[in-house]
Parts: sequence; structure tokens; C-alpha cells
Amino acid sequence: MSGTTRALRSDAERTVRMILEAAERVLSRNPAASMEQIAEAAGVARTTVHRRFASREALVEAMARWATQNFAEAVDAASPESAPPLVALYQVTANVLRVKIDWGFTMRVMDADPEAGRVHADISERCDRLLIRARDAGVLRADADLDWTKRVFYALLHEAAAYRDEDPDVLATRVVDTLLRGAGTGRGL
Amino acid sequence: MSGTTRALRSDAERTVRMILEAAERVLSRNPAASMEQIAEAAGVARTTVHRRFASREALVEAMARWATQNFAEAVDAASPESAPPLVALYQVTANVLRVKIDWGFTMRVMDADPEAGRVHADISERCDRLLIRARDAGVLRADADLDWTKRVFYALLHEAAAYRDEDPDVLATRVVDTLLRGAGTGRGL
DNA sequence: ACGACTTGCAACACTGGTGATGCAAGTCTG
DNA sequence: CAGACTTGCATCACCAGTGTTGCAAGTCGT
Repeated sequence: MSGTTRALRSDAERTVRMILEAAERVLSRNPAASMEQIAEAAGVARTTVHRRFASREALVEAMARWATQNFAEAVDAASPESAPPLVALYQVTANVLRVKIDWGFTMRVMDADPEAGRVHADISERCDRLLIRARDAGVLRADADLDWTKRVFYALLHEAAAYRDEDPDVLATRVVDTLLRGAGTGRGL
Repeated sequence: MSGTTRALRSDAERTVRMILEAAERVLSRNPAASMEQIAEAAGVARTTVHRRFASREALVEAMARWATQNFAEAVDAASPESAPPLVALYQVTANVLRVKIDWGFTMRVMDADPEAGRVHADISERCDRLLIRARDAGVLRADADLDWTKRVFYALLHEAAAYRDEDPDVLATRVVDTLLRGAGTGRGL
């Protein structure tokens, strides 16, 4: 592989990343946006997008794989199977938020891609195990419905991601706090 | 208004309702579904749909208004400004869930219609006031971020609506319980 | 049976988005 | 500078979905 090739390839890869990021930006506002709009947002011609991605489907697939990788790395980095449940919960939340803030649209439609869907399902199972550990450690109530709890956890992550400009660590604190303590005082229930 | 006219009009209105319900069913699974698919699900020809609704936009608008009315009635019936906060919270939850389970798609895209958007904004404000009353009554913590709390409340409603087959009252209990107490034990936080 | 009305069907024109291609101009490396 | 490569632009064929219309067949009340 010659130096020339490497340089050009790096240019091409930069363009690809620009397109992927533009697609995320545009599609998160309007999931039905045209390739034209995506190309415009990326600062390239529509033909260029088609040269990089054979079809709209291929583009979304590429987005899914890219986001999936970041997602998986975010989870891995939190050591969810070995760290103390509460710590892991917090770390997973903060790390995933960092990804989700930038890849919200993609992460919503990821499951369509079989490869990404598989990883997603895998992560879902790791989340299950983390919640079980949390329950066994007395962090979650013994009678907590873990399916529901997971749903709530996902939903809170989703809502927190709307606060794009806040510090992910602050958001993570709020998410975990809400998940575990709710917003009530405990009186009168 | 003759008897004939009334009978025919009632037939027509039944068809309209069939179409609206079919549209909700189809679009909730696939927001990009074609008029053809909607017509098929309603058991009518595509032309019939177009005779009732001049355009796709008009159809969605009609859905929005219909769902909005149900939504507003669901909130009203809970007396959110007069009932004790905790009771109102529970009633609002149960009533809204009943509507949201059947009109999930429509309620997600309602804001597009100006009329429906206005009602939606209005209900949002009533929710704000209810949360303030709840906080003043000691149901919510004094330091609760009400904007965040409202978001969480909405998100929990959304998640609960996924359990289409459960009893709305049971779901409401779960939602309010999660909103106020969370899923944790309170230990170690 | 008549009249008012609705429906399904077939056909049509139109639009917007998709994907492909050839070509001239540009950039970067060696 | 020469060569490899990429980009923008103009253009094309194509397709799916939309919205319209005319007509024959059907229903329902009187």
C-alpha cells in the first residue's frame, strides 16, 4: 500500500465520516429527509453520497454499524459485569449518554440492521444481568420488575439525551437518581 | 335533515372512523406506510380514503384532532386542578393511558397540527401546575426539577403504553410508583 | 321500483426521490 | 509536470406514491 493510496484513502474516510455525521444531524430532525438534504448538510453533492453509499439503505446501515461500535465500546468501558452494580450503572449511563447525544437518530433505528440488531440484543442481555446483580446487591428492590425497570432505564437515557448541552456526568447522576429514588418524598404512598 | 340523510351520514361517519383507526394501526407500525396500505387495513379502496380525506396531510390532521379530543377529555376527567395531587396524578395517568394505548402514533405526531398542538401545549401547562401542587403538598421532593420530572412522567406513560394488554389501572399504579419511588431500595445512595 | 348516495375499479397525470453515468475541473503525491 | 483519484455538475431512466376522474354496481330508505 503506497503512501499516495494511504493519503487518498484517509481523505475518502474523512468524507465518509462527514456524510455519516451530517446524515445523523439531518435525519434526527426529519427521518424522511432526502439524500439531497443529507448531501447538502454534509457540504457535498448528492452524487458523492451515492458514490460512497450505494443506496439510502446502505447509508443507514453504515450509520448503524458505526453507532453500534461506539455503543458497545461505551458499555464495555463501564465494566458492567465486574464493577459494583451501582458504579457500573452510573458508568454505563454516563458513557452511553455521551454516544446517544450524538447518535440519537441512528440508535433509534439501529435494530433494522441485522448485525447492529444482534449487538443491540447482546447489550440488552448484559443490561439484564447488571440489573440482576443490582437487585441481588440490594440496590434495586427485591420485588422490582426487571423488564419494566430496563424499559424505564432506557427511557430515562433517552430523555436525558435531549439535554444535549449538559455535562454527561451530571445527567448520569440525575438518571440514576431518578431510576433508583424517583421524584417523590416517600410520604403518603 | 331527513331520515335518509341521517342514515347515510351515520354510515359515512362509520367509514371515517374505520379509516382513522386503521391509519393509527398501520402508521404506528410503519410511519411511512402508503395510503394504499392504510386503505387495505381499513378494508376500503384507496380512492375511498381520498374521497374522505383530500390528502394524506388532511388524514393525519383528522387523526390528530380526534386523538386530541380524547386526550383532553381524559385529562379533564381526572380533575387535575382540584383533586388531591396524588389522586389526580394517578387518575390522569390511568385515563391518559387508556387513550395512548389506542392512539400511540397519533399522539406522537400530534404537535404538527396547529389546533392539536395548542391543546397539547395547554395540557402541558396543566401538567406543570399539577406537578407544582404535588411538590407543595409534599408528594414531590422540594428540590425536584419539574421540567425533568414532567419529561420522566411523559416517558413513563409512553413506556407503559407498550403494555397494551395490561389493565390501565395496574399500569397507572406502576407508573406513579416508579415516578415517585423509583426502583431502588434507597440504600447506598 | 325510484332516487340519493357510496363504493370499487381502472385509468390517468404528476411529483419527488433514487440511483446511474459521462465529463470537466480540482487536489494531492511523487 | 504527470498520474491517480475525487468531486461537482448536468442529465438520464425509473419508480413509488399521490391525487383526480368517470363509470358501473351496490345499498338503503321511501
